[in-house]
Amino acid sequence: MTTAIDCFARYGYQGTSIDRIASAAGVTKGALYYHFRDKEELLFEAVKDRIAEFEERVVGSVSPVTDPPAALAEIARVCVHIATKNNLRRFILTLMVEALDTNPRLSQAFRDILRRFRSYLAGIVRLGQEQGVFRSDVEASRAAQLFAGGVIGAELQHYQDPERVDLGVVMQGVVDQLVSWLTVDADQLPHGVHAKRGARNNRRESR
Amino acid sequence: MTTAIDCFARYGYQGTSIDRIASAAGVTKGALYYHFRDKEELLFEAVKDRIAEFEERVVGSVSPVTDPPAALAEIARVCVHIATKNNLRRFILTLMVEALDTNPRLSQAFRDILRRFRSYLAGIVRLGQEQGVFRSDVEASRAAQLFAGGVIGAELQHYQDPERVDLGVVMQGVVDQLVSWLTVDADQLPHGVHAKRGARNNRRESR
DNA sequence: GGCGACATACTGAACGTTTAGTATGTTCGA
DNA sequence: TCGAACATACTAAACGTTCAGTATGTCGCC
Repeated sequence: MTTAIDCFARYGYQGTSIDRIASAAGVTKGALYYHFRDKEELLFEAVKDRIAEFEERVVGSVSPVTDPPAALAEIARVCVHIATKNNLRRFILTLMVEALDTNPRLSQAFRDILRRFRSYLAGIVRLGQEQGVFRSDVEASRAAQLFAGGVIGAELQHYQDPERVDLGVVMQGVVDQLVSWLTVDADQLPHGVHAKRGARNNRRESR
Repeated sequence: MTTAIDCFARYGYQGTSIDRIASAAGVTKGALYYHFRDKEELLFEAVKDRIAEFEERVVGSVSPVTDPPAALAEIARVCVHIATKNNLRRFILTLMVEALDTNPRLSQAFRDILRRFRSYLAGIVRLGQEQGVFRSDVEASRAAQLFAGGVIGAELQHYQDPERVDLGVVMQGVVDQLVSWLTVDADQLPHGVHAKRGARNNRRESR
């Protein structure tokens, strides 16, 4: 199964034949069919395995959360680690994109995992807001979407262009940027942001 | 060719058979081979077309740049538009991810386009720094990576979960966050960011 | 105008290869 | 001996590509 995970991560589901997995694992197709009903069952088992690992790694790494900025930084570090030291993130991203219009059931599984991830992140943001560390005029779910998106975008750019995109540095930037944004009060935005400032003030007053 | 673009955007290259394109276009496979040498030539023509369109749309939309924050906001708006009104962004993202380990030549094409995009973004950030609108202690290329990553992450989350992820709102957040980060001076970060503040001060002094 | 020669844009069938899956055979340990 | 865990040989369908043939358009010559 480890071999299947590696092949799916690199070539995707459609691009990975049973023969490829079998020969990479040094067994025959028949042996694979002994263990798995069909190709799709192999895929789903692999996905289940990787999703469980991801959630254990991410959620497990910062529980309980007491310091929200440090927690976000730690999650970013874990993501950098799993993106560079093994293929867990690559697996998830590759198959998530592939599944969008080709496999509704798989797409739903990935939707769920990302929803849980964002929900977990939103919890951290909310804790920061309760502690007064983060400002309260931002919806926690929006901040979570930004963070999750930043993580995904950083990883994809790194996979695509490892020479130019240092994942650790970009991911640190993702955290810095979000934490900075969540800790800046609208009153303290520097002068020179003309239209921006006006828009922000309007938002405050409507609350 | 329009049909091929649509199929590639949704199902990827491997997941799109010549038969599928042919029947979707209402012609035979032979007719496709009359026009294109092979499946891969069709792919490359499609990619060339979409890349040209993307660059025209994005770069063309905010030239010349005089107001960097507004330019970034406009680029985000253009990305939202093309991501929701046609399949251009979907095409690029789907094939970019698929090409990572399956097609080195195509992967290079996508690396190039993303490098150009980031380079363009970095130019806007640098202009903002020269104008004194953006702070100068951030490398423009890093800011560009963050913005590009934010855009990609927002789009992917939206494609995956359109119910929960409003692309316009998240993309606006991407811009707000980056502009806010680029316009906050380290001295003006609010109190209460203990470890963070220390780290930032050290960085200033080493300069 | 008509016709032959040629070009263009297809068609349906055929080709060779690859795919996921299946049927049957083999080996080894309990 | 039996059954788990394979291996081998095979199948039907799908894949990308090619082929011979067809329909239509264009051009130049008589």
